[in-house]
Amino acid sequence: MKKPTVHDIAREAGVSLATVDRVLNARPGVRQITVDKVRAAIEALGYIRDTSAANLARNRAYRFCYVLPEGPSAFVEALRGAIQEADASQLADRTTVLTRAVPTHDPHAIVTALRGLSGEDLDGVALMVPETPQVRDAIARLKREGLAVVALVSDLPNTERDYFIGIKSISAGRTAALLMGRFIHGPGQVLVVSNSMRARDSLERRLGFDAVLAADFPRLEALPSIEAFDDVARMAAILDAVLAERDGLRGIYSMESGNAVVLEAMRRCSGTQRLTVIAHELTPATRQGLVEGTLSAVITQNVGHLARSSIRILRNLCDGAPIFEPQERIRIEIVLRENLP
Amino acid sequence: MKKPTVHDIAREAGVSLATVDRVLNARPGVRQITVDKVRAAIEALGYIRDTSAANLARNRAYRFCYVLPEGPSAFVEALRGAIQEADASQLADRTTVLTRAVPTHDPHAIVTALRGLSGEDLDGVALMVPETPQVRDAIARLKREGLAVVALVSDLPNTERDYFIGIKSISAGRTAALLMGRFIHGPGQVLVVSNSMRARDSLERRLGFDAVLAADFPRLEALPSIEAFDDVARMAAILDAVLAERDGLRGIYSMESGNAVVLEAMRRCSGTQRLTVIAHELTPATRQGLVEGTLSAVITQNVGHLARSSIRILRNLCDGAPIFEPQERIRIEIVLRENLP
DNA sequence: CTTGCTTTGAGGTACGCACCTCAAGTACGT
DNA sequence: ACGTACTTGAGGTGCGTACCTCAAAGCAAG
Repeated sequence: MKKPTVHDIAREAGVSLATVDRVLNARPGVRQITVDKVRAAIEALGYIRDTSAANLARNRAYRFCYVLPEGPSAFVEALRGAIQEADASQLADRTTVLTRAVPTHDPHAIVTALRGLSGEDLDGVALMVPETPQVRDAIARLKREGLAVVALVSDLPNTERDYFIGIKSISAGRTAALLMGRFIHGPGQVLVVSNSMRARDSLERRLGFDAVLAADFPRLEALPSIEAFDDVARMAAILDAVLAERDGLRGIYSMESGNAVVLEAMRRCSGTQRLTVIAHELTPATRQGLVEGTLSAVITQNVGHLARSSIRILRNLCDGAPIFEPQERIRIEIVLRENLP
Repeated sequence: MKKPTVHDIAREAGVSLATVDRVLNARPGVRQITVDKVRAAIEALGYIRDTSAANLARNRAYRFCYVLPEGPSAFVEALRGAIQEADASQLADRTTVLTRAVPTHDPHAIVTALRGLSGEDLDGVALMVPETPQVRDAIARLKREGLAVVALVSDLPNTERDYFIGIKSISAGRTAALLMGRFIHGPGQVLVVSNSMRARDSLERRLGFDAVLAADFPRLEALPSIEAFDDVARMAAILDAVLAERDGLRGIYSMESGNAVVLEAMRRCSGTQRLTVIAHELTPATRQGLVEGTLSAVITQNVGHLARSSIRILRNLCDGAPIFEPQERIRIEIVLRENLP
């Protein structure tokens, strides 16, 4: 009734422990007939490899590197904190993670950073970087060196990455539009504040947002994006102007990096309390916005979940173990004042 | 630079391995001075016990029992499935879980079931049962026998349970009201469909719902609860009547067990598409409701998270290990058509 | 038959820890 | 100072697996 061990397999298959071991770890020097015998015994007994014992024996240590955007972003900072927290928790037994910060706007610097990673001293890499041809090549090289590579937050669909951990940007945008449409009563315009930091994600969100708004809420008109390009002062000026001359403005959809600026502009300008504002990513700023009522809703993904998921997935990829999907699916969370975590 | 082991502690403290072991496992027969020396060494070296190796050596097997309500409930069924799924995953190494179904309406039967659990063949228990004096006593006995006891989904605040895994019902109700108020344009009435299955939870949700509706949306009036008492036919009849003579009815707040009945009644009755309906718990029925537009939103908790969290927490409680809170906090999820998982 | 190759067995050590025994040590009260 | 506790050390075994060595066996071709 108890769990079968390698010894049981050996006995059942009529071979020695060494042979079972060779089969289990795909080492050479075993005839196909013998391999099949062992496989059959494993099947028959329902043997499951004891991962913790295996890791103990192997004195395995997973070494992962996270490549994250540098510069001031509340979201990235929260993510970095979550990764460190997960690293410190028991979840990350036999695991060491280091993080590298790269300037997102500088493809050359990113590639230089990726070049610094090697299979020599790493088992896996998690990347939150924009996709460029150079990044594609760098990932191909990492894969050739046998590293596990996952895309984090922002997908790298045309690369050899093993996995993507994050939410679908289009769905996030669609969700925002649905909320916006249902929150706003009557016709009017919606301002979309974008950011250039993760261009493809912004684009996809906008796509999803526009699609739902057009299909389900034709009474609302989505205005052209205000692009921040991380220039805070310029963005504040534009926002002030738009808010001041607002006639039919009813809502603002703020995509991440401009959140704080939007909130400040609203506090500066009177009569904005009737605006429906939806922002991305739960940070101290957006949290406060929800509490004080400036923000109607926040669409977010759980950074803790991202961090833990990525560690588990990287580990399983290294072991060639299957990934337990339902646990790893990152959800598009809607946060209102009343369900703030 | 590598992780310190018991040997390092022994050397650092100037004692033998046996003594370190005695201290680590709180075995008797060590002078306080020596205990302090060992503790200091542990502190100094930053020793962290290798849980998997410890469990391996101890040949530890956790045996947990889940006590869940019997009878047809899509939510409970999903939860039971999630528990079995979690049990089968690698997450539940060295863990066996069994589930018991008890009739929720029969306190006597519940207590009989609880009496059948003993520290002899179990290490922990997860309970999703209503709180009664008899249940309190039964939990006290389980605690005396050294079992870990957690409340699942529905809290047992006045008992000796070690932990509660679930969401705050009041906040869930408040969230529902906030959504309802923002979704409905103009004045009107909101119907609340309750269920008697988990009385305290229903009450608390209602409390939260009414509080937010009164404070933030005085234009909306919450009608007295329709109580189902699990009598489907009777409930359908009442609903049909209310929907037919609706004058100012603008929304329905459905608390779980009546979800399917509410959805069917709406399909029967024409002109209900303008109603804002918010339900609890994501099930096949509510999922379909969202897709087809009958439902505006679903407030739910992730059953997979509940299942995995409870296993981790029970395990840590058995080991006396700290619980990694951010991972275990169950979130109040808002699900719309566009962010269906 | 020999030679050279591949396949298999037997056995050991190690990983980090739990838990046991036995002997020797120390502290305490009388 | 003595007996009677209580403390401590040394060492062993086992958990389930990885990985290594060495020898033996099997096999095929020459």
